[in-house]
Amino acid sequence: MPRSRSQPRDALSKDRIEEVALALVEQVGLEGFSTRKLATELGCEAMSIYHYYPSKAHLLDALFDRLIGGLPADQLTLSWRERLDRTVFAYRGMAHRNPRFFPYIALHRHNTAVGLAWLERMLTIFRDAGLDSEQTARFFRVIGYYVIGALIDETSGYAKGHSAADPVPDSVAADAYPNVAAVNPWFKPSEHEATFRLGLDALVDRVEAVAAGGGQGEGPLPAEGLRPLRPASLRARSSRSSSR
Amino acid sequence: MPRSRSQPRDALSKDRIEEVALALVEQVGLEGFSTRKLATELGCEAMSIYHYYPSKAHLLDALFDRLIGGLPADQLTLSWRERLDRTVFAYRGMAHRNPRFFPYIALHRHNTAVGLAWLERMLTIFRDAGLDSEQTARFFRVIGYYVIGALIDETSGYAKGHSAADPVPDSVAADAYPNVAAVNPWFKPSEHEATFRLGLDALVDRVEAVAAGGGQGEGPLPAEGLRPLRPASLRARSSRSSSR
DNA sequence: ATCCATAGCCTTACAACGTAAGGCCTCTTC
DNA sequence: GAAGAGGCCTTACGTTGTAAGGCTATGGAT
Repeated sequence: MPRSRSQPRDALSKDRIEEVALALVEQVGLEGFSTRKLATELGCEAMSIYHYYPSKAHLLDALFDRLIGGLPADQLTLSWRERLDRTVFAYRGMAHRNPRFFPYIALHRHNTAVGLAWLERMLTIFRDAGLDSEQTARFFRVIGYYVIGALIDETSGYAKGHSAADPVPDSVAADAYPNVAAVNPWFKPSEHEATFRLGLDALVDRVEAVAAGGGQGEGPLPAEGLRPLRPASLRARSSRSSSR
Repeated sequence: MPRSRSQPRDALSKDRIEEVALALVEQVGLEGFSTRKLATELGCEAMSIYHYYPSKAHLLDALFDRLIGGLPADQLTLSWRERLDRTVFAYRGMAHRNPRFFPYIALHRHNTAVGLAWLERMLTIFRDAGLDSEQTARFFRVIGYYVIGALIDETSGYAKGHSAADPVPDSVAADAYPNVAAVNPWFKPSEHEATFRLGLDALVDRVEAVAAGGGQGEGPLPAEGLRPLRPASLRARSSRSSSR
């Protein structure tokens, strides 16, 4: 019997550590996740984990790679719009399956090999839609922004629910803020997907309009030559600032 | 001389604590921000801060309230589109002035009185655009998602720059991921505002189209009756999932 | 003038954190 | 059998949020 010191657990491995780590994050949240708790869960000591990862940050990056790398492959035979749709919803599914880990994905720059491969794949879809480099860059960013922002909200129900300070009681809220009260039914999780699609469609429609001829999706839009990408409002305005 | 114990600093107050705290967060980041460092900066001991706030979380919420509460008032005489534009850009300016604190704003539910007042104000703009409750709810969410996602990215340059794990060297990245390399010039901070506007305009144009008659901003769009809000794609599809 | 409550700030202490330094087995390879 | 490496652990340090309680100066009540 080579190992009978503590629990009769399996031997350590990157695979097992990462699987258990992801599960633990979902139990205790990102804040509550520590190497010591992970060690307890694994049936080993905290420092044993450092044999496999040089630091906690490296472990978290490995979790990122594992989740992103686990997404299904691009279906190159489909239309770009269908490919984009599937890729976005696969990403969304991953976020929903790991709601408490998702903020880590959303907040950190991931210039790992896996992260770059994922980025490359997304960009290819926009290229295949007929966008040039600038359009690809901007619309990838725009849609990425939207998806990240949406998923942060959709997954935050599982995470830290409320501010630690005194939340305003619901009864007071309803009276003092009528629009908030009126709008509340559409903020429920059951409405998340419909709302998500609404915004995504608006953005992807714009991509389609731009790809179809540089138009903006406004007006009649049947091919009217190559208008510049940026709407007038973009050229006219400069950054606004204000407040404290 | 009532106070000459340590530094000849001013007396403590919520106002001073919060001002110094915001500055410190920008120096050391959210992770590095601790009550002890704040105390040193204030010229007092860590526990003195707890006389003004019951916990660190309460202090952070106060910082949120201070920043949101400091945004300029809505200009009710302007068009809804101009009001929305100014509000969004005022928010963006605040985020850029507090880049390292912004993730806290983006990630937490803020049901404080200030947070709800802000929400109420945003919703009013959508109502004034002519949207009903459902449309207001959904488009507020959609635009909020986009703005939060965009600002997380725009401000993250100042925050934790890279993954702790081995980042792929730029030279390798350029060869292995051609689209990433081609697109890189448009990812620079100098392009942030143009990209931000591109997506925002796409979404607000959709709001305008919907407000003008339930259309989708596609096609000719002159008032063609009240079509249902949701595009066909929304009704036909169910949540997709996949991967590991 | 005295008393006492309160406000304001500090001291001490504890449990939990990431992780550096190094030790102790057990297995592989010669 | 020797040597080395792989795999896991022990101990320890500095940092964190904050509970518990002490000290002092102020201000109102008596």
